[in-house]
Amino acid sequence: MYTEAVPAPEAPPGDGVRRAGDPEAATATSRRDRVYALLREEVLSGRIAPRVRLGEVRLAELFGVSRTPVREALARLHSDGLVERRENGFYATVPNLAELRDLYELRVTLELRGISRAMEDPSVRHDPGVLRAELERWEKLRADVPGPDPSFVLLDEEFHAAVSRASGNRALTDSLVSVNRRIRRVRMYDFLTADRITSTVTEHIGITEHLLAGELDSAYRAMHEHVGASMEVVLERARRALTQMALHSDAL
Amino acid sequence: MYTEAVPAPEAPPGDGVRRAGDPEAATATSRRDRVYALLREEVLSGRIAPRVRLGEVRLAELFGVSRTPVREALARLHSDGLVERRENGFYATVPNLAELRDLYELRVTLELRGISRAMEDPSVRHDPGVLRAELERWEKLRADVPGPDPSFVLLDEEFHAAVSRASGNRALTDSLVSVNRRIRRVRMYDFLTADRITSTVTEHIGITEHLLAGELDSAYRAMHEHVGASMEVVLERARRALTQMALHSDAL
DNA sequence: GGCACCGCCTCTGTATACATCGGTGTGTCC
DNA sequence: GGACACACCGATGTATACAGAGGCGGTGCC
Repeated sequence: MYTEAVPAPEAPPGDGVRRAGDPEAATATSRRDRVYALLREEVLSGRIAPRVRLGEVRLAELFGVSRTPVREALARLHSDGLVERRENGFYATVPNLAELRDLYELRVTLELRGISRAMEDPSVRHDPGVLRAELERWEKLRADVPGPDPSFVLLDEEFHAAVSRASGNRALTDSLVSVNRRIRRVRMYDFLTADRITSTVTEHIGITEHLLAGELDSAYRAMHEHVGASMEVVLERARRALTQMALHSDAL
Repeated sequence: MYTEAVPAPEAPPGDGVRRAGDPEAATATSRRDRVYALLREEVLSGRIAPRVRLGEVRLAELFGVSRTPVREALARLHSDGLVERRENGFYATVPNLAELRDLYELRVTLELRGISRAMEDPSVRHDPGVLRAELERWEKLRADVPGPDPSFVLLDEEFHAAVSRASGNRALTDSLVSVNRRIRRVRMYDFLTADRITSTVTEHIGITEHLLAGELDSAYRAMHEHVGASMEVVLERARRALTQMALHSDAL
């Protein structure tokens, strides 16, 4: 599925963008929204290398629409911080190591706040319905642990979004979701090994159980460790990837 | 035409949107960016009531451009969370009381993290240059305290952005700036009284001095109280405003 | 007199035409 | 042989033309 997603420095000779016909391509919505969704997936999944220029005409032909919806999609992605303007056009944004650290720290801040707000304000209660649904999902996964797969990051994002949502602050959750999207590309590397998958599943269950039991302190610590461990792995891999790139970079 | 578009509670009888020719209207950039900036100001300042429909053609005529730049500006504002899609078009987003509380909590979280990150990681040091510049600004203001003025909120936002920036996490700062923008419209009400202006000036100076002195604990507490006090005032005023509106709302 | 249906009119969604700007390549002149 | 200038090409920025949808009002029928 994501076979070439992990870039050698850049994309294969092809057009670098997946054709239409994929799952989320359901044309129920306007072309603007469809192009936005598709293009966002392309960028987030890493299928578009940051050195690939996102030319309007090319994308328009690729998606089979005119430039108008493409332009609006790019404008929105720009506001989302997922593409950036450089010299003459738009390019996929890929955080460097320092930015990655910053984003991860922001992520931790938001994740932990989702728990600590219930510690400070006793009237705040994590939504047990949401939590129980998550618990069920992850216990199923524990019974049948999936193999290493970068797309596991999507399940992971959903878990963290759900926990945040259960805490009841919509703005907090939206912000977290946005941040997690921006680091998805790199966070995918966190799930290339079986043991990382396994510990993720275990830790998710632990956090959820603590929250359901009202053991906020434990939940907080567990979440802290959980995200911290992830950060360690991801940053280390990113560091190595950058080194590799530096070594192999042909002239740039 | 849109005669009844501007609702009773606010805005002068005019068209509801300021004409071009204002400060930031300098046409150095593209029309897309100009329209985006102008429209954003209109929305953030509260000059556009949430019940005013942001029709493309009307805005295009108003700004003297075609619909194309307007559409892109709206798309960006939508991603920024500053306008929202309702029924048939875009409308200015105005947080309700619950959302406001959520946003304020997010703000507090981000503000405090800007300080606590230096407490946890001794290698993090608040940029003294930035802080000293702020200190100077605010000491000048203390020597000559301005009168009550909603636009004081802009100075306030700049201060908090600067403190966050001094802490060195760009993602954190960007997020904070975005959140503060979204609550600007309501936060303006925080600066309608002389004593709120005065205490704001005093507290800003206090926070900055603590940070410069490396008294992170005190700075943290001061910031906590400072933003907490602001929240109290703003939420209370918002509550009253909503009540007023409910009372005066003609049928709706 | 009221309700239902039909048609207009204006809105957004999309495509395309036009303008402008920057880059690149080539040709010529020094 | 090198450097500069001009022209072409393709890109984005902008405007406008066209299509479909939805609301509103008018009119006719019950």
